[in-house]
Amino acid sequence: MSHLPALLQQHFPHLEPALRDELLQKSTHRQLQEGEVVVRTGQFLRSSVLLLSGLLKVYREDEEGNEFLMYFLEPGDACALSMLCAAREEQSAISAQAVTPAQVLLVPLPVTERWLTQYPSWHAFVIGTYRQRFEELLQTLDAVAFKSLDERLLFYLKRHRQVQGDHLKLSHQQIAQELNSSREVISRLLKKLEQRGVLTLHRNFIELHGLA
Amino acid sequence: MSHLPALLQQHFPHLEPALRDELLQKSTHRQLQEGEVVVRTGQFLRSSVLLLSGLLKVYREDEEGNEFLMYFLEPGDACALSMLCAAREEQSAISAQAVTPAQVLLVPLPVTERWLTQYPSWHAFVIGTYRQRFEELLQTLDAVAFKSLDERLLFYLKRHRQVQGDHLKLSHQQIAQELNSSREVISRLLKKLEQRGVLTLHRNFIELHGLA
DNA sequence: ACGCCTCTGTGACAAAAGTCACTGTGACAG
DNA sequence: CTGTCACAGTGACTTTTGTCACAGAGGCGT
Repeated sequence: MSHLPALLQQHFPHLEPALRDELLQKSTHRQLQEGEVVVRTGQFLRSSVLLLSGLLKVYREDEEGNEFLMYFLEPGDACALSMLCAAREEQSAISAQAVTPAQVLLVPLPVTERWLTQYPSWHAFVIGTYRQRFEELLQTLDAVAFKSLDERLLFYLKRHRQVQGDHLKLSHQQIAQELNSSREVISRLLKKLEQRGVLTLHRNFIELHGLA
Repeated sequence: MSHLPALLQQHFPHLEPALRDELLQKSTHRQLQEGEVVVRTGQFLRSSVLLLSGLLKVYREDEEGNEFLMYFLEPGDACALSMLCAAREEQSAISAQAVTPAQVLLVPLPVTERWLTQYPSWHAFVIGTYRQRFEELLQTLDAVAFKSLDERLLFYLKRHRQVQGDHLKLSHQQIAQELNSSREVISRLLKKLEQRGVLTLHRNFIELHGLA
């Protein structure tokens, strides 16, 4: 993986060089296939997860297998939960799955702990990560609490567009799952949106047009 | 306020003595009346909030005045959001209101920033606070996303009991607001719970009995 | 070509939640 | 005592969402 240093520099420019060097030494690199699950609900975490390339989705699952999307992680992001849980070696409350092939660095918990005091840039990074995730979670919560399903669907599509562009490779079934609804309902709502000219439906993908 | 040091020692025993001393010097003390709003949506925060006595509720409001309860803060807690927002002097996304008369300490942002590197116990406290709030928020999210209103009502009552005991001074209207529902619906559900023997309804308060 | 499977569309119905309209009732001020 | 007001209860109805049943359409292996 000769290009790791380049990826690091590209996506984590705010980390001081010495830290980046140590990051390479102390962490393990892992290649994820599309659809692979990195963090699973109930799992014990012993590492922080840094994303180098690709796209991860972070979601919540309950006992009965219902799930819903919390947010996406892009290169340069880290999983806030993995840091928080890691901080006490507790069970994860969430799951993370690779949406595209992805590369992650796994940094053992004790190392990240030490970095907090040793590298100011690491400390700032961690705080920034918490903040960002907290806010995204609040947005999700807002949507679920205040909005009707059709608004939530729009919100969902916009989020996807932000990270994937106007050509979304999604089945109605997947969408229903991530919004914790049912396929038929999503089908109907999508149909309405198509009639309004917001998008075009195809088999297994959706083309977005005039989405505000 | 001669008993401030005692309150601090009682509720923040994990902070090292030197830090507690500095806390007393650098922060301002504020007495809150029941119902008073400490942090308002959209407000700029320049201090972290530490709770010494009383009870605060933290909730989210949207544009149309809908709201819902996120979690409670008890003595010894701090508002995670106030720390995160403060860290960048940004606008608050939430509101906090005193449920009972309460006392808080307001610590100016730059001071808390310095403490992070200066006092290990402060750093641990901040991390712990984030973690705890994140988890409570996740629970709230779970409830809203996966549960039906009657289950959420139970969850809501349990939360209240945790901090207020079995005698809840609440009108149906208030409950409806905090669950972002309507009074009539809450009335009906409460009635059902009363029939099941879980609680007894009175004017302006509710008495809990066999709540699991 | 054929069967098989997944994805999609749709009508009919059921359940949950919200809304409207109205009644009753306790508390309290004057 | 009485008028007023916030709180509480309830029936009837609407809207939203979920469920069931089924049909067509595309892709894919054999």
